Amino acid sequence: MTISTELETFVVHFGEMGSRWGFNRTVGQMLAVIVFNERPLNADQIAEMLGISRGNVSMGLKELQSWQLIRVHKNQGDRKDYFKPIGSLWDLAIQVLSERRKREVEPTLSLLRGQLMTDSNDENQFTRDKIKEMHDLLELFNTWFSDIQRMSPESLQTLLKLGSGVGKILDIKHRFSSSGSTNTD
Amino acid sequence: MTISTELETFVVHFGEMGSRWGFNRTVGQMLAVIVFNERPLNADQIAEMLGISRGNVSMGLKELQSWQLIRVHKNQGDRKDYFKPIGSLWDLAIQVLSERRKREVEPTLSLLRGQLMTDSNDENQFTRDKIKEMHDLLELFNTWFSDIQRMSPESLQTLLKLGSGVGKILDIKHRFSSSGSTNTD
DNA sequence: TACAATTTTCAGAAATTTCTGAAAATTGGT
DNA sequence: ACCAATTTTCAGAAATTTCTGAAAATTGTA
Repeated sequence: MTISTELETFVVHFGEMGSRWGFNRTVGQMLAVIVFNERPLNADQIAEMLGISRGNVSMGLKELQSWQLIRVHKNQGDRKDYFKPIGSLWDLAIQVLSERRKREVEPTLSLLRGQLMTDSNDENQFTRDKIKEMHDLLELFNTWFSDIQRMSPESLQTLLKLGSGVGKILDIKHRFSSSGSTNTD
Repeated sequence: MTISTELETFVVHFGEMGSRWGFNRTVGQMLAVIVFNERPLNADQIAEMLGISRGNVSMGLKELQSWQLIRVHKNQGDRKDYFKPIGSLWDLAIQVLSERRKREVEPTLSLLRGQLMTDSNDENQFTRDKIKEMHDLLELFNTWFSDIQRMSPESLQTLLKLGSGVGKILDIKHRFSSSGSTNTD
């Protein structure tokens, strides 16, 4: 099992990207070979394709599974585990975003909440205000995302294509219902 | 110039966050102290507050400036450079996203474009299709973001608060103009 | 131009992250 | 229960990233 030369450049690049998304280079490359191969791959194949140790592959697969990006696929009469993506590229993208929200935004939010709870006068008003501002911003993003995530891929895609066009639509909406059907706190 | 104990936990945490956004722990902490201080800070103050070397601060400030997150502020009769955020937390958030798009999404897109240009038969159809799919997905996100970025903070905030509510609005809109103003390829 | 204040640079040191590979654990079949 | 196939673990090694601090460069003033 070898990688085509052209795919190789891409896999390497994908690895760099992966490191921006919260996992390391090699794990990113592992995800790439799994996604860009029609058939599920086993650990030995991945190790060979990327030229890395078996142990490293095992750890990487664990990580990708904890991110819920890949799943095991069993082949009849073969004890080996084969791995394939949990879904389409779209599904994977949503999954990465969602997992990052859980792992990064949530902890920050709880910290900020805690910070705001203490009524100490240790820090000055400016800092407290900023912390509140930061909290509100993250909270806004957070609920927006978990909200948006529940939409069907089709609606979401329409929305993306519309871009800033939604602005105009919102105007139309205003003309019809100025009663607060959407909570503007 | 010292950090209040409560702020300290937060600055440390902010540092961790920073490392997820594309710069390292220390640079993240530097951004935090600059943002959460009412008055602009100079390099020595930052070095002292975070207990790091002067050289390190100099490099970090350079990086934050290259991200366009902070700017120099000159005090009358003082040769030192003081630093302050370019704008509100909202501005900073947009700026980080925008910079990451430029630094990460753009290069990936050009790579994918190049990949699709070559009409070699080196790789199989499945892989080519996936590359196309990935390209389209990134392109969609890319244009959406640069589009959305041009909206006023107020409209954007309204949009975020609306969440998946836009879905309903889109339905209303459909009832009025079913002519294809949004290309659904 | 000369000088002191300030900032930047960068080679080597330190810290952190990632990887290997052999041993241990697990799994499925008989 | 036993065995062979397969996967996981993890201590130490290797690779990478970050940091220091002293020297070099730059800047503003007189």
